[in-house]
Amino acid sequence: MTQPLRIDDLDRDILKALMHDARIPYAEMAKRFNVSPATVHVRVEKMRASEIITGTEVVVNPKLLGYDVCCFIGINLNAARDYHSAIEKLKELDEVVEAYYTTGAYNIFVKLMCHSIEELQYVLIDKLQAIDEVQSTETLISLQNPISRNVKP
Amino acid sequence: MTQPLRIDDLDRDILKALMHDARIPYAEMAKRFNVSPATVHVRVEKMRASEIITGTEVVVNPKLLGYDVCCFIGINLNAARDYHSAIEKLKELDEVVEAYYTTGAYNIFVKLMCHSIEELQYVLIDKLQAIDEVQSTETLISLQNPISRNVKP
DNA sequence: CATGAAAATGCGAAGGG
DNA sequence: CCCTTCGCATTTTCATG
Repeated sequence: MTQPLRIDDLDRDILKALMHDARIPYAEMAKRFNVSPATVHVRVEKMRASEIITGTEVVVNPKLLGYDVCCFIGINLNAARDYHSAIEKLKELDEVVEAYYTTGAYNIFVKLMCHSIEELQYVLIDKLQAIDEVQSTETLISLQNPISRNVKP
Repeated sequence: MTQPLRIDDLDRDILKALMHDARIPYAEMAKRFNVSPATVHVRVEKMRASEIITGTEVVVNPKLLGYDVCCFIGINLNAARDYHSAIEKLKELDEVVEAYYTTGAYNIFVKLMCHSIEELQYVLIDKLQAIDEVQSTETLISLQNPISRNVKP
C-alpha cells in the first residue's frame, strides 16, 4: 500500500469530480475530460488501490436528523499518559464525532453533535466529565458553519 | 421544503448503510433489510427529496495528497460585526476547510489543512493574519485524529 | 489508452395487499 | 398508502487490440 504514487492532472480532475459527487457516471467524466470511460475506471481503481480514495459516503444534513447543537470541547487530562484510555472511552460516546490529539492548551480536542442544549449539558456533565481521566473541559458552541469543504486535490 | 419528515427504522438502516458506503447496491440493502430493491430506491429518493441526504462524496486520505498538517485556529475579530466580510475572505483560502461562528473565547473557529509546517506558517502570517478584520489568532495543532465519524441516524 | 460486449445495477410503471 | 414484481435503460467491468 501507499507507494509514492504519482497523481497527474487527470487523476486530480477525476478526484475533484468524485469529491463533489461520488456517483457521477464514468462516462460523464470521460466526456468532460476527453478520455474513454474505461480510462476513468482504471484511474479510479488505481486511486482506490493506493488508498487515496478510501471509500464513499452520503452527505447528510444533521439538522434534519435533529442534531441542532454542534460544539467543540477542549479536554485536559489528569496525566498526558491517560490519552489512549481516554480516547477509548470517548469512542463509546455517540455524540463525539471527531477527536484530535493536540498540542497547546488542551490534550484532546473533540467535536460534539447533540440534539439540544439539554442533551449537551447531560453529555458534558454525566458522560464526558464523568470519565476518570478527564481533569477539565472548555466548551465552544458553534452557532453556524459557513465553510465546510474538502482539501483541494 | 423540508416537511417534518417521518424517519422510520428502515430509513435509518438504509441511511446508516449509505453513510458507510454510498455505492452499496440497492439489492444488497434490500436483502439485508428484507424488503424489495424498489422499496430501498423509494426510501432513498424520499430522503434525497427531503434533503436529509444532500449528496454523495468519495472519502480521500489527505495525508496521501500531501496534507500532513491539520490544525484549528481560534480567531478574534476587531469587531464582531466584521464577521461576514471575514468569512468571505476566509472562503478564498483553500487551506481553510471548515469555519464556525462560535460563542466563547473566539469569534470564528477554523480548521486548516496544510502540506507542511512551513506552509502553515506562511498561511497563518501572510494570509490569515493579513486579513484586516482579524485582530488575533490562537493555533492548536492536531497530531492525530483517532475519532472521525458521522452522527448516528 | 480505446473499443465493444457481457454482466450488474438503477429506475419507474403498473398492480396487489 | 406502501410495497412488490417486472422490464427497460444506464452503467460498470473486463478482455482484447
